[in-house]
Amino acid sequence: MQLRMTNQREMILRELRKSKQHLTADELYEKVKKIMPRISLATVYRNLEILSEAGIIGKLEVSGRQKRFDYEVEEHDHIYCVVCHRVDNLEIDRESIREVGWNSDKGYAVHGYRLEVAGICPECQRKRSKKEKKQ
Amino acid sequence: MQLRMTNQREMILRELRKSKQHLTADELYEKVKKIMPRISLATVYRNLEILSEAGIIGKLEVSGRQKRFDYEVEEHDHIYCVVCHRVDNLEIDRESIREVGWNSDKGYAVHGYRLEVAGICPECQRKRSKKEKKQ
DNA sequence: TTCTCTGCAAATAATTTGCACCCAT
DNA sequence: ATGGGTGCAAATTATTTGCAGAGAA
Repeated sequence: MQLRMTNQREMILRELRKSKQHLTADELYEKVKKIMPRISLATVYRNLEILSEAGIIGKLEVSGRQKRFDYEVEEHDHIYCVVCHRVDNLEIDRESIREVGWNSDKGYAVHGYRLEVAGICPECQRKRSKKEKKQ
Repeated sequence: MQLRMTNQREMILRELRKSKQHLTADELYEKVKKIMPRISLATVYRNLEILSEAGIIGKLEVSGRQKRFDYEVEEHDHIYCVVCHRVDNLEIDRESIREVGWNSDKGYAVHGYRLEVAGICPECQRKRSKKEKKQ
């Protein structure tokens, strides 16, 4: 099965890269729809799946929430906001994490690992302190 | 709002603890249904949510998949099987991970972090090599 | 008695799939 | 022309919610 570069696929890829963010399928759908109004959400889902399968984009499955897709393919870790669910990249030395290591891998054949940091993003902190003043 | 210990709640808690596994709501539903055939799945969901809210059990949101609930409350990390989605505990020194640290937290107020290791569990490795022999 | 909890069914949210037509190669 | 891709609607999966009656405290 070889990939074809359709207009839809090209546009989805372009918008994701242009955004430099970690977008969900429907966020991306809203963006692309402005340019191709007749595109369907299913097409966005299908393409994101195919593109990440092909290693052209990354797929993020953070904290049991909606999937997000990543313009950046290289393996890296993330920090996310528990309030607004925004996701940012984490610059962390993955090597040193591996060195710290885990012993009891329970006989698993380890494929990879990832560190996920949770917190409140600057914007939500600001909103929150504003609300507290009001009280 | 104070909690009441109903039969349903007690049974859900007992079965989760008895299993010593990381079960999903419907896995637990199947177990409890054998004892209380009229229990509803919604009750299981509601109770798992309430119990984890109360800190009596743990909630796991691993890799964008179905939520799993944890008999063990203390904070710890997990390893999961990419084939069968089974989850096991990881004995790892969380302190040393934190020490390795991350620099660029992008202004987030950090709440916590977790390490998630992916791999293939012993059982699925066995099944897989059996399949390969057949070919 | 009071107020939380339950069962049931319906609603929601995110994602996937079947199908007939379309279009990139 | 061929087989992957698209739009649309319907199906699925996981989870949540409204409501009237049940049962812990």
